[in-house]
Amino acid sequence: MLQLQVIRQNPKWVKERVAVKYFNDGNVVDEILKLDEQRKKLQLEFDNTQAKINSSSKEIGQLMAKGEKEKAEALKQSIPSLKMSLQPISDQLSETEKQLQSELVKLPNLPSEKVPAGRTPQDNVIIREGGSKPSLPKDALPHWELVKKYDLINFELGNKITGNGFPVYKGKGAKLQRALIQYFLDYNIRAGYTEYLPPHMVNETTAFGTGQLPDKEGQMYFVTEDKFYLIPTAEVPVTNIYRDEILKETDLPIRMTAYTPCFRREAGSYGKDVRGLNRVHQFDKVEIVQIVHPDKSYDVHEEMVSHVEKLVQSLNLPYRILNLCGGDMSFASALTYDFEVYSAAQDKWLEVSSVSNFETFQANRMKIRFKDKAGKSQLLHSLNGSSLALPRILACLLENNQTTEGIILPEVLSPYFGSNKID
RNA sequence: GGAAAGAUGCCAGAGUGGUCGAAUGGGACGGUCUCGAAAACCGUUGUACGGGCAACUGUACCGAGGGUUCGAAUCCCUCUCUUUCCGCCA
Repeated sequence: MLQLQVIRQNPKWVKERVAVKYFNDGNVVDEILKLDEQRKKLQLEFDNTQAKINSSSKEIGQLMAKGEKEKAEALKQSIPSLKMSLQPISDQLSETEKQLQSELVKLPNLPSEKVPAGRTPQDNVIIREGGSKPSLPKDALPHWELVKKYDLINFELGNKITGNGFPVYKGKGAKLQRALIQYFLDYNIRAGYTEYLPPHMVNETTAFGTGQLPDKEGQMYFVTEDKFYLIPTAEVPVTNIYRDEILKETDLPIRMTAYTPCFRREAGSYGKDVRGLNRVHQFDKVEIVQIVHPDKSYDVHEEMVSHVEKLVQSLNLPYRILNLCGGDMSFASALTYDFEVYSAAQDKWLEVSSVSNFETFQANRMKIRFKDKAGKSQLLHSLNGSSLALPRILACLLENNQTTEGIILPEVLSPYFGSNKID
């Protein structure tokens, strides 16, 4: 949610910036300004009338205390007419506030100046590439064949137990999953992140805080009986840890990491891109979240990108980093860099991490603030990134490292997996 | 699932109709003292939205929403959540 103040100060600029995200409903901005004016006017009226009632009430109290009953009674007579005039103002005021709020949540975050123009994934800009693509033998298999060959994942069993998109990991497949999670967490902790293990279901307020609600209900699983949402990412519960907090500048930066399963309905996405591990409804991910001083967030974004990059490098996977164009960014983000790794047997780039700066967009919803040197409270900036999402990493590890002797895993995993080979 | 109690400021906790935005204690911050620290003492310690060049000032907020009243943290109704006990259970 954008700050009203920002919209007020420069509505023209706001319209220009949201247009970069192909949000072209300029009426929303005008509507917000109109409702804001209306609200201020109504509030002034309300405050003034209420002030009169309050001071009269106080006076009545004092008169009663002195025993001047008649004067008090006379004063009472003046109240009903004031209350009568107050009622419609108060109704209009709350109605206007409601409308204003519902318009405000429609506006996406403003993309930063670093965001490239463009509408589709083809317009994303490659920041840099690393690693080298392996040359695989002619009979190289895609990961969905490899997991069968080595009995690592059973997709059909998942269908039986739950449904499509809920893979069952087995034996070395399960252990590798566990090894990756542990390796990623340790790597993040070593860099100064504090580990959390948050709930996997959240309430409505929490889902609103990070921007999943309103409008994105359809993408989350919902437990109707208790009104809980299954988390689509650890970002949701973890960022909300600091909801409604006013931090001290010395508390900053806040750095958190968490492993959680992620649940996504992925309604409407079918076809060839969903094969195997490319797109599933439940997957594991290790997330990093930072809450930082507004002056620092872009440096921190760079730092997080480089943190993730080194992690990907340590797995010897060919990767590239994309600066997402306006049309491909998420609603809440101001700047997003995606990491893709190259899946050799599929000859395809797969997204494995997304590192975003939300500036004050989430903080404004969650009221995450700090006291600045002047003693004023200011919104903080929030950022998050995957470090890393597992399924596609696994797909690439299997495909890119297949040999006639089995799958040779990167050395860094040996301490966690207990071996460097799957055969 | 059954029963009971409760929800007040950063925390603990008082307050059951009138200068209550809220006692008191703790914490935090600033100061005095000290070579420095501790202790002691003094002081400061809300959030949001308005009005005003400013000093300052208005309104709302004691879990949420409604109601009674000239006036509500305090009374009434509804909801949500928390704690404890019982039941069930990894």
